[in-house]
Amino acid sequence: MGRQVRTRYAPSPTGYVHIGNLRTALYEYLIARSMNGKFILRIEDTDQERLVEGAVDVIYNTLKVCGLKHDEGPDIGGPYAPYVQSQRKDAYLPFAKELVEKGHAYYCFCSKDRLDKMRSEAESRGETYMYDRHCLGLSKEEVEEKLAQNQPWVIRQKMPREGSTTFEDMVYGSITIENNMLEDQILIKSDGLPTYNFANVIDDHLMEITHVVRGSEYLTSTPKYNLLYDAFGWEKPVYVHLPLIVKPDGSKISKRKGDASFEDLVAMGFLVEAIINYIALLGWSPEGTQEVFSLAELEKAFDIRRISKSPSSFDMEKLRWFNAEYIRAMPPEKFHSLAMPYLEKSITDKSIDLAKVSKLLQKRTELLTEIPSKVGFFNSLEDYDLSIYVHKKMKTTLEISLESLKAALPILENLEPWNEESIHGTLLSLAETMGIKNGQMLWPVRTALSGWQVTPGGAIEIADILGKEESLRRIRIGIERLGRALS
RNA sequence: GGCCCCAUGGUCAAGUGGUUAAGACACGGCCCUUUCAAGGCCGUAUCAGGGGUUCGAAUCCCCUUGGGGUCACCA
Repeated sequence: MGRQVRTRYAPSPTGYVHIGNLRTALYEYLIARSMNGKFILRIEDTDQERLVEGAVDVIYNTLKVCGLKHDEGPDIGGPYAPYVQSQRKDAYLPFAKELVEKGHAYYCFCSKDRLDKMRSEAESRGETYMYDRHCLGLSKEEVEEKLAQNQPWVIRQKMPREGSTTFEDMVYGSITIENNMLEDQILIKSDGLPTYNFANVIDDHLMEITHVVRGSEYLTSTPKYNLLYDAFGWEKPVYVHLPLIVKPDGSKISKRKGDASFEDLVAMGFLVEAIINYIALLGWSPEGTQEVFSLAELEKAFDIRRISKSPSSFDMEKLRWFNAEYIRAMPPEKFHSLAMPYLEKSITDKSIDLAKVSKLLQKRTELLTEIPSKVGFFNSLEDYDLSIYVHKKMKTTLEISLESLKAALPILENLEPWNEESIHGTLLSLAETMGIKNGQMLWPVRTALSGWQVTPGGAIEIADILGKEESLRRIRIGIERLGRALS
């Protein structure tokens, strides 16, 4: 020990950030920060067939908006540059050759056709396919000859046939795998680039990564990597395998099945802070009962020992709650600026004071994207069913509603100035002098003003925002319609 | 199928041999109240099953069941 902690986030550029990958990045960041270490970004793009244009920018942007600042990476450089595997491609082959020299790896000239055929044959017999080591027995001369003939080749790792390999994982404990389960995996592909299985070991060593943090799907292949470390005589990193995040039905989250990626969630109206907070708690729990954490607080509280082993399911409802928590907790001005784009689009009437609408909305908004559906009545009064004037708990009927509106109209016509306070005062004292409950006055007024059964804000706030003229107009419409219905 | 891992309410989960088995989301009720929210209070609901070990198991061991992962010139 004593080495400075170094973690790395090593995504392959696919064009979007999977929610599980983001959590891995978050934990890597938190482990580094909580242990006073460095957080490194490395791009794993050794699969040339899966390259996606602009995908690296998506990764930079995600880390940036999430506040997961890396200490070293392709964009900012660092002492172990370059940080893109395709730019390090020449570094891997010498290591593979070293392994061949030492007898831990060998050249293989088997064609893809041969391999595919053997695989499908094995499958048809219901057996698990494993490379048959056809090329293991090649003599040095034979290898030289084939190489000289420019025959396509790969380099495979030679696995021990007997015994077992055990390693310690910080979250899963001791894991043992029988060596005869390990295939002679390919280290260098025929295009000359390393596979992930090889590159991650070389790079993690070269970059002095101390803690390898990744999803639990790598658990069973970790012994292969340790065998590589041993073959080189290198110090092995600490392993931290993370439980999977699954869907409510228990299946794996996948972009191909239309499951939300990080950017999808943002587009749905979720705040980055809420997403981070929520996924931090999927698979990790703090010591106390605190649930709302800023990134800075997570950096202090995070502890590898409190990562859980069992997979957890992604619960959109809980995420919504976190989102609402963050919305409610923010300063009104901040909420207003976030709500503005949605308000401007949905409220076309320029005389409406959008700041006042925001004030009404803040405690009632879980997702920014649901704002438009809540404010349409401000634009114009649509036709509404008169039955909404009748409310059992408010003790209103069509008759009472008509009476209340008729009584309120002249008083409001003469009201100066027109603001929340003055409207509040007159309407409530009117209810009192009429000997009716507040609700019997306010429910009909709110109904007439909005034409909606449910609105953000009550009669007083809505009247204030609509303004005197429009409010009176809507009340007159209510009186007219109720009057006709009752005659 | 072989191998590996996992298993506390519907969900996230605390718990590490002795607890009335926390807390949160969701759900239900009540209060507050000008609708709806927000807020406050209360409530329903969990140790997968079976064997052991022990004076005593959610906690330790074994088996069963269930779920997941992995078996590529993907990462």
